[in-house]
This record gives sequence, C-alpha cells and structure tokens, in this order.
Amino acid sequence: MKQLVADSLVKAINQLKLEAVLAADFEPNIVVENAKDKAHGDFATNLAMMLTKLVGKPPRDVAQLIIDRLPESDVITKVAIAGPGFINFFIDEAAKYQVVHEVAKQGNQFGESTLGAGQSVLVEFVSANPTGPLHVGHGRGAAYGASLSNLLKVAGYTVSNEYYVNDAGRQMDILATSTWLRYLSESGQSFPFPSNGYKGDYIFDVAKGLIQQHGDKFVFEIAEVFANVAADEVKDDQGEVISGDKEKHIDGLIVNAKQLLGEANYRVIFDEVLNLILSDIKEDLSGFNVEFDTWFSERSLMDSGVIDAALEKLQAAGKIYEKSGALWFKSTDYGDEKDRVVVRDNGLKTYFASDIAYHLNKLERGFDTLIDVWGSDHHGYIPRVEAAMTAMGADPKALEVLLVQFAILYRSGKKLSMSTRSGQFVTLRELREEVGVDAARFFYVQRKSEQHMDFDLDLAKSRSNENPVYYIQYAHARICRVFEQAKQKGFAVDFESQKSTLKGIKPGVVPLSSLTLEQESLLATLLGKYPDVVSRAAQAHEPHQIAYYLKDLAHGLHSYYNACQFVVEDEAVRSARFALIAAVRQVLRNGLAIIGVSAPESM
RNA sequence: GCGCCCAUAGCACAACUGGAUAGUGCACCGCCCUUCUAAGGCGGGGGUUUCAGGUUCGAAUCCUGAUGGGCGCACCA
Repeated sequence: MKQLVADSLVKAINQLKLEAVLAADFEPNIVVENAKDKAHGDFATNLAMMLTKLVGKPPRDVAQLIIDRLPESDVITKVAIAGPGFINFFIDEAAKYQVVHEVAKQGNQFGESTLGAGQSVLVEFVSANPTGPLHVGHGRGAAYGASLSNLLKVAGYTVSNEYYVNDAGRQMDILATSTWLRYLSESGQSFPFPSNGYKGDYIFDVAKGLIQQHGDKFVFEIAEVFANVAADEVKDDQGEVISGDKEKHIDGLIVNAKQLLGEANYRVIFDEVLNLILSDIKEDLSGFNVEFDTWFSERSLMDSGVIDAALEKLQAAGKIYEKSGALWFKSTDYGDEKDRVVVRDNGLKTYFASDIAYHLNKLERGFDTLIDVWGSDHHGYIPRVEAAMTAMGADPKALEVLLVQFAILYRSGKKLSMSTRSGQFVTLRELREEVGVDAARFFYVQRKSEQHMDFDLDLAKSRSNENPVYYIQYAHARICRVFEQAKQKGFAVDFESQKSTLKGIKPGVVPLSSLTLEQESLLATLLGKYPDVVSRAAQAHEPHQIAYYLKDLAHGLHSYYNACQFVVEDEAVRSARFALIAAVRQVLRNGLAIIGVSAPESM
C-alpha cells in the first residue's frame, strides 16, 4: 500500500522531469510515512518541501504541481495538501481491508520480505567465557541477539547464529586450577583457597565428579602444590591490600598444576569443568529459546593454525613489529589509540590475536556481514578489530559491532549488585525460573539495546496489568477463546486447526464489507503496517520496534473487543469479524515469534 | 586527563532516523462487568525533551560548549 503511494509519486516526478520542471537526472529520495493523525489520512510525504529549493516555488505550490501529475488510482481516494506542505493520502476503506486476506493467504510468512535476499549474515552473540553459569547480564545479549537473528531471517537474510567459546587462555587455566584445588580439598586436604580463584558452587560439583571418576589420581602433597608460589594477597579490615599479589599467586598455582599433573591429566580436569559448564550454558540458552547453529571453539583456532595464518597476513602487510620482546600490531595506522600486542614476550599469543584470527575465519567462511553483539564495556575494542580486518584486506564495513548496555536489576526497589568471581550473582536460570521465559525475553527486548535499562524483577514477575507481555498474550488468548465460544455455539466456521489460521475461510472469499467500525479500520491499518515495521526494525537492528508494534496491535484488539460482539447471529458480520481477528491473531503470533515469546491459546 | 555511549511526564520507556499538536505503560482522578476472560476498555490531569548557543522552511533528533550518569583507556580475557 505504501509502495503504491511511493510508485505514484515516482510517476509524478518523472512527469515533472519531462516538463523540465526538474532536471532529468534528478533522483528524489521519496519518503512515504504512515500518518500519525487520522485527520492526515493514511500516508504522507514531505516530498514537496524537499523540492522547494530545486523548483524555486513555495512548498504548497510544489505540492500542487505533484498532485496534478499523480496517476489515477482507485485505491487512493483523496489527496490533500496540509500544513507547511505535506501531501496526505487517503486510502479507500475497502482496499485497506485487503490486508486481512493477505494475512490469511501468507499465514506465518506474512511480514517476510526480500530485503536481505542473497546476503548471508553471521550473528555472534552471548559468547560468555565458559567459566561459570550465565547470569542476567548475559540475558540481555542473548535475548537481543536471538531476536535480531529472527528479525533478519524474516527480512530475507540467510542467518547463522554463533557462540564463540573462549576455551583457551588464562581465565580457563584459573578455572581448571580452581577445580583441581577444590578436588584436593574435597579429597581431605586443607589449605587456603586462592583469593583470585573461582568460588562458585558448581566448581565443587565438578570436583566431586572427578573424585568419583578418577579417585585420588590427581592428589598431590600441599607442599608440592604451593611450592615456589608467590604469596596470596592479604587484605585488612578496610579491604586494602596489605601484602601479596593475587595474580602472581594464581599464576604460580597454574604452573604447578600443569607440572604436577602433566599435560594429559591437566587436560582431563580442564575439559571436565569446561564441558560441564558449557553443557549447562547450552541447556540454559535452549531453555531461554535461544538456539545457536555453531559453537565455535577458540582452541580450534590455535590447533588449526588460523592464528599463525592471520598474523602472517598482518606481517605481509607490514603491520607487525617487535618491541621489548613482544610482537605488536600497528593498529594506530588505522585510527586506533595505540598499537596492540599480539604475541607476548613470553611467547603466548594474546586474546586479541585469537580474535583477529576468528574474524579472518568468519570472513573466509564467506559471510557478507559479520554482526558481533558485545557488552558495552567492550566498546574500546572495536577500533582494533576493525584495524585488523582492514590490514588483512577486508572491508571493515562488513563488521557491525552492536553494543548492548547492561541491565541493572532491581528487587523490591533495591539495586542488586553482582560480582562474578565471588559466585554472588543472579543467574539467567534463576531469572527464567522466577519470572518465566516469556516475560524475561520481552523485558530485555522492549528496550533499545544501547539504552541503559532497569530490570525490575518484581514487575517482570507480576502477573498483573503492569506487565506488558501479558497484555499482548492476553489479546492472542482472547481471540482463541472467541473461536472456542463460536464453536460451542455451533457456528459453522471451521477453525479446527488453530495453528493454520483461516482454515475454512478461503482467502479473498469472505466479504469484508460488513467491517465499518472505527476499531476495525484501525486494526486493518495496523495490520497493513506490519511488513513495513518488520523491514524497518531489521534494517535498524532494533527488535524493540516489534515489541512496541505488538503493544499497539494488542491495544487495537482489546479496544475492538470491548466495542462489539464477535460471536453474533448475522453471518456476514460474524464471518467478517472472525476473518479480521484471525488476521490479528496471526500477526500477533508472527511478531511474538520474532522476539521469542510464546502465544498461548488461553491464560 | 583522553575516548565512546546515554540524558524525554513523578517512574520505566517510545517517537518511522530532520516533519504536522512529543506518544505508550505504571502511578493519580472519574466512569464501564445480566455481553465472547475486567490480565480489558473509555475519559481526565501531568512536558521549557538536562542547560546555553548554532545550522534551516522545520530540531527530542544534526553541530559546538557546559552539567550529570554509565563504560573504556593491559604484554587480562
């Protein structure tokens, strides 16, 4: 419908070109927007105002020039100049209701577009270190990434979801060593646990499992375990460090762990804790309606030599140099604040080196666009990754880093503080259990991702009118109940399969001329907007737009529900209303599916 | 100190990317259940879009500066 308006504007412009009012090579940026106010009709364009200077006439005169050259249409019933020079379009009521048939015909495909046809996108998100369970901070990235991915699929992109597993590096060594130390203490040895170790309860579970499976195979004397290890940090009552160094302490323990256990046994413990946590994360995300196509292992990058290949590429580009024993990437050549180390003086490659290789690998897999969803605390990292991509000869624009702000949790009006290392945090699993998947997904995604966000646990939990997710689901359930009632009253409308929307009512067959109420017109307009909303949300990477649209649509439905009866004797009226609300139900489903929220048939 | 992000009704947030009288929910006030679920609807009050300049037909939106908040500035991940 919107396209139709735009098309006729193009024709009018072309006519003006023929008449030499406009230059022949002029390419107007035609923007047709949905009118906000009903008095302004259905669509509006600011085209006349934008051409004011080119034509050299006041905007309202330009508007008249355009209107006079619009092609005949039986859909556009009225065109008017308004305000400073807007052109308002009024759409024929009957034509507006065609969307009801359209929805019935397309079903769960209504809203899909070919916007991204032929383009493949890799969406990488969550990617939390497998050092513990996911917490609510990861939840927002998970909800956002999954919804964005759904949105892009609906917009015609070929999308792949990926989780980058940091299964290498120092944090993992700390985790493995922490596990081993818990194993030792569970085996009856007593010693102070390092202040920088992982203290979560899940570590004990792994330790106990190791004892069951391997007995005392990994037990060593405490004196050996702590041999040559720097003193741990000691704090006074005020929390000030008075002696020791927790980083050096844990590093010493890691060295001893590897040496005493040997490569193979160390790997057994390492993999045990890694796999347990990873499978927990997988289960957790799956329970949150978040699915990944690929779990990409950092270690596989090292084993396959991709990191070396990437560094060679940078070397070949002349962007690697040595300074005080380390290898540096000259990222300042591409606008980064400072050069970055890729190989440390101890020979170990940095996390950044892995990440360069990872992005190289992503590109080599043939994706047109790489989307990385990161926590906003990583924003300083963007320039160096872009620099690396540019240096390797890739277009840095192929990478889109989307930052997600942290959610601040509130319970009973009080801010909940979280500290990961100490094991004190609200897990995603607890959140799911406490507020439910639907409410949690909705809460996360109803805010623009770069907005700071307050997550009120009590509100999310409340099954009241304060909770918008139920408002939308209620609209869906209400429609289902109406059909249920109709069936019980014996009306011969076949809605046997509630999954396939309009079974029994053939698309384009039910006459809709009985739809005359204001609420009905409003709903038809809203339904007509849906494909446009989806496309726009996809382009802007903003799933929250879907959430807001659904609230609008639900409001339209509730309003309609209160304005009239659906299950009425008059067959023409009844079937027309049924067709309309069935279309609303379908669009509610389609939209909720994008943001990963269920559409219950009763509440 | 330098850099990035943010600031909209009492609260939480939108605003079609520069358009018409800045909207929605909660909270507050008044109505509507002998009607398909009142987890709903209808109506009302509430704003100098943090502040000060600038750009233009037109600014919450773009530019400059100030203020307040978040984050980042490792041979950590």
